[in-house]
Amino acid sequence: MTPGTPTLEMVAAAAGVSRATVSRVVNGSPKVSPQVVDAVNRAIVALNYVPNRAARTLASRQAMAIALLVPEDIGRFYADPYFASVVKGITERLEPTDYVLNLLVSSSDPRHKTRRYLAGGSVDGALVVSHHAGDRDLIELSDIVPTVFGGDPTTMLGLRDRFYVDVDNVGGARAATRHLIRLGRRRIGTVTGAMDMHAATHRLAGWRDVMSEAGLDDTAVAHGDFTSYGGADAMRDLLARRPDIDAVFVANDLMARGALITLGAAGRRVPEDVALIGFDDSFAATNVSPGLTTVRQAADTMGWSMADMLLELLAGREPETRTRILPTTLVLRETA
Amino acid sequence: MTPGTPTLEMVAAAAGVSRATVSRVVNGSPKVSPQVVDAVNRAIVALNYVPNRAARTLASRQAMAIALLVPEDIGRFYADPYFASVVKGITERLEPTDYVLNLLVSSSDPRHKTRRYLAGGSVDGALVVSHHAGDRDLIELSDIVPTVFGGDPTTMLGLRDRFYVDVDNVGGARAATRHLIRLGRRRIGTVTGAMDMHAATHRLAGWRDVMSEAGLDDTAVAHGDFTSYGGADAMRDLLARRPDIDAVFVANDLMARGALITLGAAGRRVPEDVALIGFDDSFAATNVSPGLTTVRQAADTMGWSMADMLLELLAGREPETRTRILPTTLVLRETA
DNA sequence: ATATTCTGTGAGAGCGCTCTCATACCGGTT
DNA sequence: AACCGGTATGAGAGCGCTCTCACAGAATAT
Repeated sequence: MTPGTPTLEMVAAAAGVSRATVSRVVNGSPKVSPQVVDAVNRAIVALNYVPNRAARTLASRQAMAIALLVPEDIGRFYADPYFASVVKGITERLEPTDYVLNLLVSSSDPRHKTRRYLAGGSVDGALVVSHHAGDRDLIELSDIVPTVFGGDPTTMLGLRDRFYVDVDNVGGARAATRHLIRLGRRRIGTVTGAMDMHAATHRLAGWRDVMSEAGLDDTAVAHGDFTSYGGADAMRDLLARRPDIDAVFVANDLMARGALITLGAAGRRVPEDVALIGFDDSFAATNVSPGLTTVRQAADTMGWSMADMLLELLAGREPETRTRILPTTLVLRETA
Repeated sequence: MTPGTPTLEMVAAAAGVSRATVSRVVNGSPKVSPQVVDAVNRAIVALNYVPNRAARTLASRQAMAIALLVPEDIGRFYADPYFASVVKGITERLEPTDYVLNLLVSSSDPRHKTRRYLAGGSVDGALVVSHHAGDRDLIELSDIVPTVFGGDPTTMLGLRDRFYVDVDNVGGARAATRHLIRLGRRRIGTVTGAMDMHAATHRLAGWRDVMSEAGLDDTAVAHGDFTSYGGADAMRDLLARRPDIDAVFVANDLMARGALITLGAAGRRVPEDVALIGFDDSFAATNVSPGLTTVRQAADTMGWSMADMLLELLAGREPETRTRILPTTLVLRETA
């Protein structure tokens, strides 16, 4: 706000009306006579007036802003195309509204900055993506303003009665595993994600379900961390322990890519020797050869839905359900 | 700001001092007696007081926020690991400060929302990444608040005397091309990025420089758009026009990946038949086999420097230079 | 004609903070 | 004892907006 910026007051003077009337026009109140609306709008254009956000927020107690909380190592967050899509969905939902998005990548410190930000009335609500099991302070944070989680917060945070959007991780993992069995594979392993994240545990559970239902050995499990390198390492581990493995369900595409490299280095052909299925259908699944068979989740829809749900809450409407679960589909490419 | 939230006034009452004194303590003014500081801090803790941001902004005319302008198709922006790194660098620089980052992904509409946001005093400064030739309105926007560009805005926008951080695109391209020549290649083509972006033109210029200096044919040029698919298409085009090509400098890693797939499909071995060099050393260069030889630019440093420069401006200090150029290094892997 | 309801507009009191300026009080000079 | 400069504190005027309430004047009902 550089000095000289026009204010409501100045517009009012220019249009020959009161401040209140200009405010009404700016906010689209219906009870202003057409001529006055016209005069005011002319003055607004003439002065190039733009309402001051801080003043508005202060007076109306509405920030018209939403925080995106990323309780995650920032490098990892940005490296994963999945998150990119979620953010994309969020921005797309917010685009036609007056809300703006504030990025809060949480400090490793006890999130003082974040807490101050939320409690300071800078935002009306928050969106949480990528939460982990030790994120106890998220519990506190989610009490400060209306919050929608991306992914089930009950599993890892023990938070009940929260609003969240999730994908059908269990169902997706089941479908992938069933597909591998249908292909005739029997010695099927899995590479999990970071086990402090709900998506990892849910996907593992889906795999395990199907394996035991089919009467197959469900102990060929190696733990990864959702990164490509972690996937490569876990695959190596799995291969060492179960050299006769003939298929692997990997909990995300990034790790599947790492696994692919490990398998190649070990001289295993994919899918002839070992079939591989990833999860996400992110950018990491396409544009790589061989094309990765994977479980598609609509990450941008996830972001979109989260924002949509929060908008409902902020509008004072109670969403129909506190939970939205998005479907997954198996996308067949070359690796399985 | 739910009702019942403690205010400065309430803290003052609790501590038995005036509002002004509490304000001094909160803002770390040195001229408050130690006992009073203590009493006030106790009251702050007792009431769980957090200053209201809007009120602060209104009174001090400082938003303590920075806008990140992304004048780009949002999908493309997020799909490129390069941008992810830039954003990462920005958040890292901002982390220890009191500034927060506001994400403004520009609408396709004439950016009314963005303009209102900047002019509304919501932010103290702006960072622009990924600008294009046609972005005339950025010129206007960058006049509203102090702005630092990521990448030279003179080339595409004709903006002089702006603050910007860029990488040595020309130098990087030259190094890559020289390396190909050193390898004994002579029929060297290039796949450019989107020609409405400065990075694309600069990298092409670097390639062309070296080619003509070496007396080689510099007409094997195909235009891509910085996406993987675009790279694949451009490579196909190049191959059709110049079947005897023995090396390609591709203007970013994403396109190089696409080119790699095209080359594979055409039965060319990399690097035996065709050597390939990308640009960025992003996530798209590693974790793919064969490993991509590429020009490394420190994208996170770029983001960091942009934020750093803006912070200087906001502190009222004139940065030593209006321009910071970051170096590039050639990273040798398998494709060249 | 008078009473009643509407409808558009203005006055003015905040929202929670910052910051200038005035003031009370201190010890030290002369 | 009167004076001074220095320092910690308080009073109070905004910052630019929203929103309630009161109030003219027109429209409607009695």
